Amino acid sequence: MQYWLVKSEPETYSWARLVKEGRTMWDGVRNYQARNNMQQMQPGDMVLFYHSVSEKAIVGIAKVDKAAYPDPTAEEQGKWVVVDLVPYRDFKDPVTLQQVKQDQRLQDIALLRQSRLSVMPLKAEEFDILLALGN
DNA sequence: GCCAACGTTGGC
DNA sequence: GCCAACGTTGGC
Repeated sequence: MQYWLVKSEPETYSWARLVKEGRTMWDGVRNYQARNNMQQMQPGDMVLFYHSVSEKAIVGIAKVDKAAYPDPTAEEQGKWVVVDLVPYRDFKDPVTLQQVKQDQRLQDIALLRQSRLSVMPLKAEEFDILLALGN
């Protein structure tokens, strides 16, 4: 089991919408590093859902439901991939970027180190810490 | 709205 | 292969 974090602007695709729809194909990723991360995802992996830009907080946990397959929305077929995500749990208390920055144990996570990466791995310890913060 | 960080493109 | 120009992301 691996742990991940994905980012989305809530105005583009929100956690609430994922909860409502019950499943989504995580498409549109056009960054090699993010794609490489998605290719490592396996069904059952936990995925923290971060709202960027307007909210800047982790708001819930999704699960990988289907491993990487070709992104049908890509112009260049076979170059990019999607995974299917399903909602798993809400964060009772969204964990803000501020909180992450202030936690000494979380200083190495990609969310801080590589602010533009939209799909990133998390260490199990980091996932546990964030889970505890989010209740 | 601005700008830093970063990725991509294209001329040389 | 280098690097300037440009585009995008995302925090502030």
